[in-house]
Amino acid sequence: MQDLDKNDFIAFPPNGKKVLLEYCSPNTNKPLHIGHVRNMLLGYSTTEILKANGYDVTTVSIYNDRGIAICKSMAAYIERGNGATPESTGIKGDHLIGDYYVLFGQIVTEQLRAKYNVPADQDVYKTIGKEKEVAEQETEIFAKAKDLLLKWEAGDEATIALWKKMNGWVYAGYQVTYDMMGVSFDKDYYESQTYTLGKDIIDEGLAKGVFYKRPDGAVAIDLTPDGLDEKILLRSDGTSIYMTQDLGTADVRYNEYHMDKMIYVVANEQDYHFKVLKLCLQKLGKSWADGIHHLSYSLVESPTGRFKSREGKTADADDMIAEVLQIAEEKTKELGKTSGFSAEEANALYKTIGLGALKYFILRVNPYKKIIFNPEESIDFHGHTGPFIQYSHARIRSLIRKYTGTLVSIDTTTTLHSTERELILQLFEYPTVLLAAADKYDPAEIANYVYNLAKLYNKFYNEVPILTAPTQEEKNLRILISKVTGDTIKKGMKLLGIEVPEKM
RNA sequence: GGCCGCGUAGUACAAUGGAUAGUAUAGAGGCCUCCGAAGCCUUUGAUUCAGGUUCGAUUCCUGACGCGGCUACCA
Repeated sequence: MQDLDKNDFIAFPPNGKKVLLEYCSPNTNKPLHIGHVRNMLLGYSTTEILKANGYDVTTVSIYNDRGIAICKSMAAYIERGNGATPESTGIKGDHLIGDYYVLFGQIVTEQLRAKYNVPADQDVYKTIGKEKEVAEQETEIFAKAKDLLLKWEAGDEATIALWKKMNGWVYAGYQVTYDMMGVSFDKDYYESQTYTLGKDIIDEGLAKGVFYKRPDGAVAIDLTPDGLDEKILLRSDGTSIYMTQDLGTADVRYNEYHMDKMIYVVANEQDYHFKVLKLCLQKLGKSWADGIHHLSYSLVESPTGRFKSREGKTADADDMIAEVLQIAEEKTKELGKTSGFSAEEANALYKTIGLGALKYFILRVNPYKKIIFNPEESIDFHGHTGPFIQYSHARIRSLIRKYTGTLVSIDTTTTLHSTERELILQLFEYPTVLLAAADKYDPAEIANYVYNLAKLYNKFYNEVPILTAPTQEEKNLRILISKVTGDTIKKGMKLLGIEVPEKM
């Protein structure tokens, strides 16, 4: 009991181990969507959890800023953009570029309709009997995109300038979303700078006999002994593919950071890719490859299945955030909770509560489980939610503000109320949970612990008088328990990237 | 076809080789002239199916079914 006020445990001491953690890593031809939200939350929270466990964590993101996708947006922009900018249109940069990516698809359809004389009420691809990916290559607009790609690769000045300008808009747009989500990266990588990496690794693999050159000239590795297939690592024309880049980038990062662990937060669609990546590096004799961990997570789906980008609104990160903030504002006003708040304070509170609801909703689920997100029903403020925990914290703070005595630990022999005892035991579990969360790379461990703690405290609060406790000793002890509970909720939620208000 | 993941109340999430499988929400009922009712209390309701291992399986194994993903010289 005397140890309770010494329970100021926040984190384990530094363990001298370095971690490189990559997350988010969007393609710059469209805005962030709900999948990036889960990615960012997992990446951010895992980082905080590892830091609290004593790791030295460096976060990185890699932007897939080149290739045919961005060239499609550029082609559509040249065709129909009329010099539009985020400033002239009032559209957030990443959305603007995304709009042109969508427009590209529309132009493809238009051109195919014209070419094959397909009436507007018929599905073009069905009518002509070709897959979209195949048919689009017949169009003029696609030829223009392809031409842009070649010009970009040749270093054509005008093309590079446009590419830089458009990507710049995208980054500015992303930054707004990052700030809202509270994430940042220690270092940014760009595919345009790393896509030629990996050739050295290929040579090394060939020299060591781990990789082999096929008759057609492509370099491959045979992973059938490991239960996988033959995997191409370099194209027959000698250019690199995704895997080549990732091998090269991993090697470069190791030489730069000498990290003990390299964590990739990437959706489970790429389980196979990362299995191959790790195996290749291990077979090359890179001992550090053992430290590679793919933090795989399942997709977020709508009630009717996978969110498709063309379904639009519901899958967009910015729209989703705006929506929860809106709901938080309505709900808070409805409850009349903001009397005495300035406009800024009230807005800050809506943001805290709205984001708390959204972040908690996603982080409370194990990463490997898919999440069904129903925009209409999923964001709740009662029960097993972020706002419930935030409310519990605010009520504790309110209680403590009312207490005028000093907080001293008492060598008490008072018999404890059963819930009181249970609560104290829960509080001492925090380090164990923190350890487990890092061990499993699972923020849900923290999320569920904090919820259970808040729930238990609320039970205690209802069952046991605190400020009105019969004796000074009991009052003192219960305030102390309340304070430690509030602090533990606060630090736990901080690991999830969720703020807890003093009042709400 | 092959491989990987998942399958727990109407819905959304927990948990465990063991004893009454927890919680939320939705439904029913109760608690503000005592510390904040975004709260608390009571109550209804679930381990996809079939085998196997085991004294004991919701958990481990095999198969079926369902959902999702991967199976590119795309990223």
